[in-house]
Amino acid sequence: MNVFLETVSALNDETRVKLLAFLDTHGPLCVCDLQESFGMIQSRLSRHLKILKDGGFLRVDRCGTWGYYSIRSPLDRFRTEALAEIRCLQLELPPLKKISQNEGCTL
Amino acid sequence: MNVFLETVSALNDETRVKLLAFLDTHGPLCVCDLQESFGMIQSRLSRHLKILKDGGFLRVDRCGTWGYYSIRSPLDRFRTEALAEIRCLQLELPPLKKISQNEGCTL
DNA sequence: TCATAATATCAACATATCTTGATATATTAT
DNA sequence: ATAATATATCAAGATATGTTGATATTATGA
Repeated sequence: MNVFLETVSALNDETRVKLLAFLDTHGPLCVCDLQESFGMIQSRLSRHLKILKDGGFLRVDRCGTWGYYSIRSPLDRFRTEALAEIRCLQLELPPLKKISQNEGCTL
Repeated sequence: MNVFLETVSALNDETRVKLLAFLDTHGPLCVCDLQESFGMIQSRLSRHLKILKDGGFLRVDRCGTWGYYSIRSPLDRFRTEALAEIRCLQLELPPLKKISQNEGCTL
């Protein structure tokens, strides 16, 4: 699949749009944190995060068994504009509930 | 469905991306022209054009039984950026083959 | 080494989207 | 009015995508 369609299809899901908005606000978070906040099972979140990463929106910083996902920077023009649109959406995001207790890593 | 997701899902199909690129270049065309150029059946093109119209990318100017589709102007920032991305794609577009012989309408 | 925790991946099912052929609607010409 | 043309819409099947529970992988600590 070409890059543009991969980018677009990464955006084409409500859960992924909400994940982008959430990570945009609450910075690097691991899957278990998102699991706690979104109340979704781990495999579901892991899959969506992979699609957002492959789509060029997210980066992952590994820290032992944890993987911290955050908005990739810099984004290109199209992805930046998409993120700007997402910021404007009235998304009903869950409250942040961090459970990861990682002293070793500073992200 | 919210506007952003409707916009994104309108872009999330190879045929529609090619239609946008084609109409961007070859200006107002009716379904039968596109049918001739793309070699696709009428109902398929009609459906995709409707999705692009509902997604805010296209306008239609009716002229008797003909409907002339063209890029809507002005587009907002996100749609403009999407179209810019599409212009950069190496799409294998068919050659233009106009069959509509409409003297009455000037578009 | 073994157990535990975090994450990734897989298979099966559910859901959504696309394609096609048939049909409906609308306009024009005879 | 009837026929022909352009387009839109629908139903059915094919394809793609999302969800879930189970399992695999990897890193850490006892």
